[in-house]
Order: sequence, then structure tokens, then C-alpha cells
Amino acid sequence: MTTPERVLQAAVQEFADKGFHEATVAEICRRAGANIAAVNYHFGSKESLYREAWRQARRVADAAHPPDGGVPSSAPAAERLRGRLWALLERALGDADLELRMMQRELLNPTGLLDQVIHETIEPMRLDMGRIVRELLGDLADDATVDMCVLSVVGPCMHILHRPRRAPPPPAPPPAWLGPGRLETLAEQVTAFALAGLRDTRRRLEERAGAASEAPAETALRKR
Amino acid sequence: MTTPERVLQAAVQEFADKGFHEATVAEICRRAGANIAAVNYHFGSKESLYREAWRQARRVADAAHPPDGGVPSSAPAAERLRGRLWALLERALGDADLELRMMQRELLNPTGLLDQVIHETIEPMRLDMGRIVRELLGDLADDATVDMCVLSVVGPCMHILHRPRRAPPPPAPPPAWLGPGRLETLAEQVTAFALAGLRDTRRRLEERAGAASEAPAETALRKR
DNA sequence: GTATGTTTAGAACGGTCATTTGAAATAGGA
DNA sequence: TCCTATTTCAAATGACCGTTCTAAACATAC
Repeated sequence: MTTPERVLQAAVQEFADKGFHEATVAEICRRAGANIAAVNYHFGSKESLYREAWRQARRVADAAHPPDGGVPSSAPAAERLRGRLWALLERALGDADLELRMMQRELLNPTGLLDQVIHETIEPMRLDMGRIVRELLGDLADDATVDMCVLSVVGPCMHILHRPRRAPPPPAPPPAWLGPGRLETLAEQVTAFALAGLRDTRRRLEERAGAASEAPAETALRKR
Repeated sequence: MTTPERVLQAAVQEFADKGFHEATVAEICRRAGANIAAVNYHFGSKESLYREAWRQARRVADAAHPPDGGVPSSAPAAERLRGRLWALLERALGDADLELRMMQRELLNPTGLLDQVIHETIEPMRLDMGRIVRELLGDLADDATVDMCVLSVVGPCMHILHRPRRAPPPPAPPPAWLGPGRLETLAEQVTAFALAGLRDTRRRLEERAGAASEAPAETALRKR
């Protein structure tokens, strides 16, 4: 592998681990087995390297885990939701997939690339998920309800990224349901949970619409 | 307000905005209208100030939004869940509550206080939520299922913290359902979603248990 | 008044970091 | 082999930051 390739790979690791500001050029070069000056010689600056690291992370992530989970767009909405959640969880749980970690850091500590990241990665995903959710909710759902449901569906997958990742100390071994073979169970559980929530939201929407058409003069009561 | 009080308040803001490493003593003192040397004079070091800022953020947060949402522990589990989610969302959406933001930064970029934060804040919350969830799921639920459901319930509230917070630019005004009066709608939606997911999980657990007792020789089939 | 504790301003020290520099090493083609 | 362009290397540069120090101004209590 050439020097710039090794540097790029080390940079993705380092940026995903520590974020832009806390990652140091020196450590990246040490990891890559390259000289300090390699970054500026091959990439021009730390910022350019960061941009390239983003592109690289995205390439790797898309190649390893297609965002739709391999479910064809002709499949029923529930299956497409399952595929997308599966892909998200694979990315969140796997150690090799670093794009999501870079994304969370970018959201928390924007470096100027944030707008581009939102535009190229987050927004498309949000829109796709919104389409699936709208299909599952039916035509009664307004945009706000769809958005909130997307939040409820995607939230758990993103939140799992925050689990503390440390060297394995005796006090707190990772729970069994985060072990290697458990992705299947977790994806199943998260999907079922999301589908149940969506079914219930749809039921409430239809209930409210039914009540409104039966007694159109009255304000629809908020469900307790 | 005395100088150390002003410095502490500015420190909470600054640490929540930028995290420990990117926050600078100079900026904290500028915000507080105090001299550069004030931090080291009154708090000894940037690290001590950080510890004190944590305690302060926690005091403010607990005073403003009790973690149980004001729902008494004698209330039914569904109501207690509603109260906790309400409190979480209030904290996540409000601009004044900075503890959650510090927590996310600490989880992403641990500074050494992480273990203490987990022990004092996150773990109790997780355990409380686990008790509520277990009560809602019934006795058939194993620990892994409870943990995964807590993830599904808490995830959306934490994920909402990641919404990009910027100065209001023309391209992307915040969606209406994140406006000031919408907390009620959002809390209602997230709670209902969570309760529906929990009901469904319970139903699946009981179904599986029923199938297992009816045909104990056979392995329980995984639900599609 | 004196003494003690607090605050301010400015300068300086030591450390880390990204970047630059100039020379040495290497590769490839004539 | 010689020449040239590219790559690698170690050291230096300049900026930023946390911290410390000094000296002076200010407040409060005795």
C-alpha cells in the first residue's frame, strides 16, 4: 500500500476515534508508518485530509453495508424499514464502519463540513426513511407526525453509538446482547418495536379522523 | 454575582458548547468578565473548573426538570414512563439545560470524568428506566429484552440532541414540530410510540411462551 | 490605621501542534 | 551511469494555550 493510502486509512481511524481537533497529524503519521510531513506533502493540509477521510469512510461504508440493507425497493414498506434498520445497526455496531462515528462528531463539533455532510448523507437518509414511514402510516399522517416517527425509529440506532467503548476492563464487560452474534436479535427487536409504534400511531390517526368526521362540530379530543 | 459564580456559569456554557478540550480558559474568563488568572486563582486548574461545572450543570438541571417528570412513584408504570420521557425531552429541547450536552460530549470524548458520570448519572437513569420497562413488559422479559427496550425508548430523546443547532440561516428554519409550543405534542408522540412498542414486545413474549408450553418439544420459531 | 484576602493587568514559561524548510534518499528514464 | 523528478526525513518555525508570576489596585475585617 502506498504512503498516501496508509495515511488516509490511518486518518479515518484517527478522526473517527478522536474527532478533527483532537486527532493529531503526528499520531496519524505514526499509525501509518509515515513521516510527519507526509500529510502536508500528499494532502496539502490537515483539513484536506479530513475531507478525503470523509469520502473514504463513505466509500467503505457504502461498500460494506448498502443503506437499504439489500432489500429491493419493490418490497413492502415494512421489509424496507427492516432492511434500513438492519444496515444502520450493522454500521453502528461494527468496528470497521467509521462513517457514523465521524458523523456524530461532526454534528456535535461542526468543522465547516457539517452542511455538506447533512446535504449529502443525512438528508437523503432522512427523506428515504420518511417515505417508508409515510407509507406505513397511511395518508392521514402530516409531515410533523412523519418526522417525529422517523426520530423514534432512527433514534435507537444512533443512540447505540454512544455506548462507551473502552478497553475491556473487569468492572464492566459489555452486555451479552451487544456481543458479536446478537445483531440479529437486536435488529429484530428494534424493527418490531418500531413497527408496533408505527401501527399504533396509524391507529391513533385513524381514530382521530373517525371521531372528527362523526362529530365534526367538536374539537377532536386529545388521547390520554 | 461574585467572580467565581460568573466564571462557573460561563464555564458550564462554554464546556457544553465546545467540550473540555476546545473550550479555552481565556474565552471562559472573557464571557465572565473576569481576568485570565481568575480560573486558576479560584478553581486551581481548568480540570477542577470542569468538575465544578459538571456539579453546577447537574444542580441546575435537577432543579429545573426533576428526572421523574414530577410523576409520583406510586403512579402506574405507563404514567411514570411518560413523566421520565417528558423530563428527558424538556432537557434535550431546552436551551438552558446543559447537562445532557456535556454528557454527550463526555461520552464521545471521555476526559477521565466519564466513569464518574456513568456511575452517578447514566446508570441510575438506566436502572430506573429498566424497572419501569420491566414492569410494563411483564415477568417473561429477560434482561436483554429489557435493555433493548430501554434503548428503543430513550434513543429518540437522546438522538434529538444531535439536531444541528445553528444561528437561524435562511436555508433551513427549524421544523415546526421543534418549535416552542410543540414539546407537548412531541412528548405525547414519543411516549405513545414507546408504549406501543412495549405492548407489542410483551405480546410477542407471551406468544412465544404460549407456543413453547403448548409444544415444549419443539424449538420456538422466530417470528417473522 | 494594619492586615488579609480578592481582583486586575501584563508578561513570560513550557508544552503541543500544524506547517514549512532544506537536505537526503529513492525511483525511473535517457 | 547520469540526470531529473518524486518522495522521505529530521529539524525548525510560528501559533495557540494553560499556567505561573509580579506588581499594583481594591475590599473587608480587626
